[in-house]
Amino acid sequence: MTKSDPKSSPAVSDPEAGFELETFLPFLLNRAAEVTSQAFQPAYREGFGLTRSQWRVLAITGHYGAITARDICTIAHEEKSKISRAVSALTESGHLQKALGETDKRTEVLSLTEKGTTLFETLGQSALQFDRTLRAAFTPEKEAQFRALLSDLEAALAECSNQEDI
Amino acid sequence: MTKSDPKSSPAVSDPEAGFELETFLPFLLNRAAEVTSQAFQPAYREGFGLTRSQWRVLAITGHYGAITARDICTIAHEEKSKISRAVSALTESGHLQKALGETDKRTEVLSLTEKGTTLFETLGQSALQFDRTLRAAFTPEKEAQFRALLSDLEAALAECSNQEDI
DNA sequence: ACAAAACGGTTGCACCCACAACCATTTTGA
DNA sequence: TCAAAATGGTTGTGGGTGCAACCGTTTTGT
Repeated sequence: MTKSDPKSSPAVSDPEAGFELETFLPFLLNRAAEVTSQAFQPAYREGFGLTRSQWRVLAITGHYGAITARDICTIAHEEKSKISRAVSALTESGHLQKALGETDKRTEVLSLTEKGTTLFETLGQSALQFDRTLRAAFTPEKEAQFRALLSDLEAALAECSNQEDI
Repeated sequence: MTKSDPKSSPAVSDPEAGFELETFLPFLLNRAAEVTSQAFQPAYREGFGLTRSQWRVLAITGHYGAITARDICTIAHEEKSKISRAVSALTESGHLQKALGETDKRTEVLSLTEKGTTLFETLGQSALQFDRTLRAAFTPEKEAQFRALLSDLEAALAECSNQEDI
């Protein structure tokens, strides 16, 4: 099948020499995120027809309870238009309901409908199953370590962008 | 269901209880990838007008030398149509050139033009700079550890999808 | 008090993307 | 040998996405 196996990177050359793609974090993270998400995608897509964004909004709302669209944005680090449309779709399909904010009439407090709660629980089970399978192949220790480092990385990034700003 | 301060995750509840978004790897990876990529995006976008896909193709071609579109796909874990269009755009803009494969006339071997090489070197410098800044805030040890774990994770994922297949 | 700025959310638009259908070439296997 | 299957790559199409402009509401500064 494979002819020359491009997956073997050029022997991790010294980092001071030049740009090394296979150690470049944005590249590595994108690839890992893509592969991981693709692996779970069938769960919410096939049979439920959800978008990745919609699944994320569903998961966040299911997890945090009544929440506003803006807070979803900050939690997921996503564009507000993206979230807005996902919310619209989920409302349209009867999984989500909006309620006008009481103190602030600009906001709309989101919550799952009964249908949405059911779907969230179903997909939550799938997610747990996925997590279990992955952990079995990845080792619990490594996974914990990895999550800690991910958290550190985001902190470091936040620090970076706060320093040099824009 | 706490509704206040959504950024503080619910204290890492026991993993057996139910679906826990803030420990769900696809979610965490997507967020980290998004934040990291966004941070580097200005480098290739502003002033050079490259897409993220185009930048990736440029980087891979610059890194691996003469390479075929299919190999770029397997390296980056991307759709072939996405790569195809990025290649077209880069060829159009004079950064990339195609050469008909000699042994296999279906393939087209890609390589950087002089212009492409220059751009690759420029952006490679930016990438190095970015990496350096990030490493300063992230700690070299953590970064190395993190990369090792990322690699392990991809291996675990490959194993998973090979086992249960589809 | 009130105009200006800031903010939550929506939408128009151009663009990017995934998916599938497709073409040309190569490989397979009977 | 040659028809069927597989492969590298392109493209049409419907739909998702980012950006900026926008609306209505709230906050700020004077």
